[in-house]
Amino acid sequence: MLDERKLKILQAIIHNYITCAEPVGSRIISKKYSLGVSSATIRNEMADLEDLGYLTQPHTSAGRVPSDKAYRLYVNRLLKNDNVQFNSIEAIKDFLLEEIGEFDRILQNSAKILSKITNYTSLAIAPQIKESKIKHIQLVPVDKTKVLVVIVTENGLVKNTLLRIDNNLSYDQLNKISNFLNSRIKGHYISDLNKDIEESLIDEMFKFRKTIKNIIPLVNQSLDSHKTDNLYSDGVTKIFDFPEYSDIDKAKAFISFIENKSSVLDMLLNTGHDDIEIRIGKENCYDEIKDCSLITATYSFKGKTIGKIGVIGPTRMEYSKVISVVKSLAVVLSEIIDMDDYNRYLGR
Amino acid sequence: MLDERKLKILQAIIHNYITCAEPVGSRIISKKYSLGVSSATIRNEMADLEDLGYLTQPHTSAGRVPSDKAYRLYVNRLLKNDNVQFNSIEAIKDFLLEEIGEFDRILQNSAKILSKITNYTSLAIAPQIKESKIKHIQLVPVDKTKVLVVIVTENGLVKNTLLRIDNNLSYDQLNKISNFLNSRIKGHYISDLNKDIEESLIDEMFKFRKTIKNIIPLVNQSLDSHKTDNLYSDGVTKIFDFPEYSDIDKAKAFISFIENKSSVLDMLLNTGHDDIEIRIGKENCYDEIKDCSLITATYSFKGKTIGKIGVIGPTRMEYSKVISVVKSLAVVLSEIIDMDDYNRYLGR
DNA sequence: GTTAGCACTCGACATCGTAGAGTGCTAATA
DNA sequence: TATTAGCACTCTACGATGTCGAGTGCTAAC
Repeated sequence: MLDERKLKILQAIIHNYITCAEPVGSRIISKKYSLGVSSATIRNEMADLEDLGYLTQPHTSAGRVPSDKAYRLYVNRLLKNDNVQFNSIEAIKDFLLEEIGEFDRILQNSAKILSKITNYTSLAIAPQIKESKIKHIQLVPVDKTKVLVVIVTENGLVKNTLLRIDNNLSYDQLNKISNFLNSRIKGHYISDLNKDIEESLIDEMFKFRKTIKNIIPLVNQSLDSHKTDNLYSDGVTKIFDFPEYSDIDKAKAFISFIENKSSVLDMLLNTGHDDIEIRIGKENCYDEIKDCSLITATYSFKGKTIGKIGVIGPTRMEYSKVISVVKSLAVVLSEIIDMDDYNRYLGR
Repeated sequence: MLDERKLKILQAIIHNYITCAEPVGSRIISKKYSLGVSSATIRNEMADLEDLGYLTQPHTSAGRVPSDKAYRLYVNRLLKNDNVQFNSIEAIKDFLLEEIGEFDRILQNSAKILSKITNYTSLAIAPQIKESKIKHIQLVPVDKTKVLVVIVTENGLVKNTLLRIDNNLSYDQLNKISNFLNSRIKGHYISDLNKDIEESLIDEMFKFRKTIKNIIPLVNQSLDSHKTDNLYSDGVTKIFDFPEYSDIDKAKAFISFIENKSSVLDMLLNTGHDDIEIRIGKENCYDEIKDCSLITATYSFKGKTIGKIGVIGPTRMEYSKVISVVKSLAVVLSEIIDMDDYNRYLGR
């Protein structure tokens, strides 16, 4: 459908537009990219490319700008070659491992780095506790009516939620309950739990049955209502660096969108579970970012997808670089989360 | 130094400029505010006010704009009258109490509300753990080399930090250590702790002495390095609503400043410990916000200042409203944090 | 001391003309 | 037949010019 030459010209136009952010004319292409044809020929080809929907013209006497369709073609070709590999990734891995902290903090640092390297806004979703197997659960007394539930998962997440309980329980009593819960819950998902517990309640923990029965649903509920805590972003102000956002209203719309965590979360969760996923311009469901591209990659624990990182910026994006960085960083995150504790400690 | 009439005119100019954001001319004042004198007289007075440094002129044939000095005068008079009281504050208190959660979450909600009511960017600092008395400390096993330290303070803070420890301790052992630490630490500040512990180590907990000795400094260090976690802000994009920030570079500078948590934290901690503190324009030490005003109020636990909330916006700010809201909200936060648990539970 | 009146200043805005970039078409060329 | 040089045409960006109006400062009269 597109012959070799058209493809080359299109690629040149995209390349030029990505770097210069200005409509590209036939003269520029014939001068900067030695394609062996004159500007007139390129002009003709460009007219064809416009007819085919790959280029648009802001106005009659301006150069041409790649359309979403053009970027899509460009990206698909990039992905097919698949020689993406970000070089300094090992250094980043080491850097991430330096910080002692819960996985969420590592993720937060990842977002920071991602934005710093790419110069776009970065996003990251932390793993959902509910989709992780529990390693340890601990009740900590807070006051007469409140208990702090601390949950540690196998993949290194730490989360605490405050719950109201009716009866005033002592530290020792809470410890007993913690012990009991631990014996049942270790290695299971929170959601798997209810029936299992019911059965064993009668023997051992009868006097705490009311409390114990309440805890799991309350924890679930609390985790649900704080979902947006699982989203990190960094480098929102990078958007100001792009001429397409020198319009204050556009900048505002973008930043407001990113600030609205619940819609961003929605958006990210609605992308597929492929290794890498690219949404170009109108492929995004949200109007506010219909001239942005979103590049996401998933990271996983023991082969199971548990979270995502991504980059969002203008459709005129350095796809090649961003794809390689996002992909590599996701791999590194998977590696880190998969490391057994001892190796993680030694940073290898 | 300023006679009654000059004061009235100045007040009128400030009022008009705050609402309209446009340089104020003598005609407007004589028309909109019935001061009983003609525009010519006002003109003369305005020239005097300019000489005195209360007004500036963007250019010869424009109206006049209040200077920082004018706002300072205006605010001082406001504060003297001191009839500030925000009406719907009880409703807000109830709303805040609805959320079951750590104090940090209440604070986060406060920032949200503050920005919503005032239409400016809001800020809030959470209490420092180090300045709060410990109520409970709990070690939770994470993996072979890591322990999670959960700290609950008397004023309802919850914080956890992950530490590396050398030896692999069992759940029971950690519980023993937790018990021991609790017996020493309850009601004390973390920093008060080291010597006290040293002494009693020899008898009871000798075999864990190495671990225990390490924990407190590590906790301290970890708390220090995550100071910016104590800062919340909301409504950064509100800045776009003000014509003085229709210049994209100014908007960028502002948002970047707010995003840079450590300097914002510095700035807030550098304000005094008065009930309410107002920094107008160049009174702010940071260049980036030299045409912003910052209004902060402190909240306290049992009479001791433990945190701050505040609002930042253009110097042309609705001082009267903001002062009353910030002040009232700070009072409410103090009330909430001072409530004993039972009452907090009942929401009164 | 106050005010009406008027000349003056300066930015905002619209109009106009020009320069330059880029196009599409045509006719000549290989 | 595909390519290219040439040229007329289009449209924006930009600077120059002119006008309008808001606002001032000064002066003279009240």
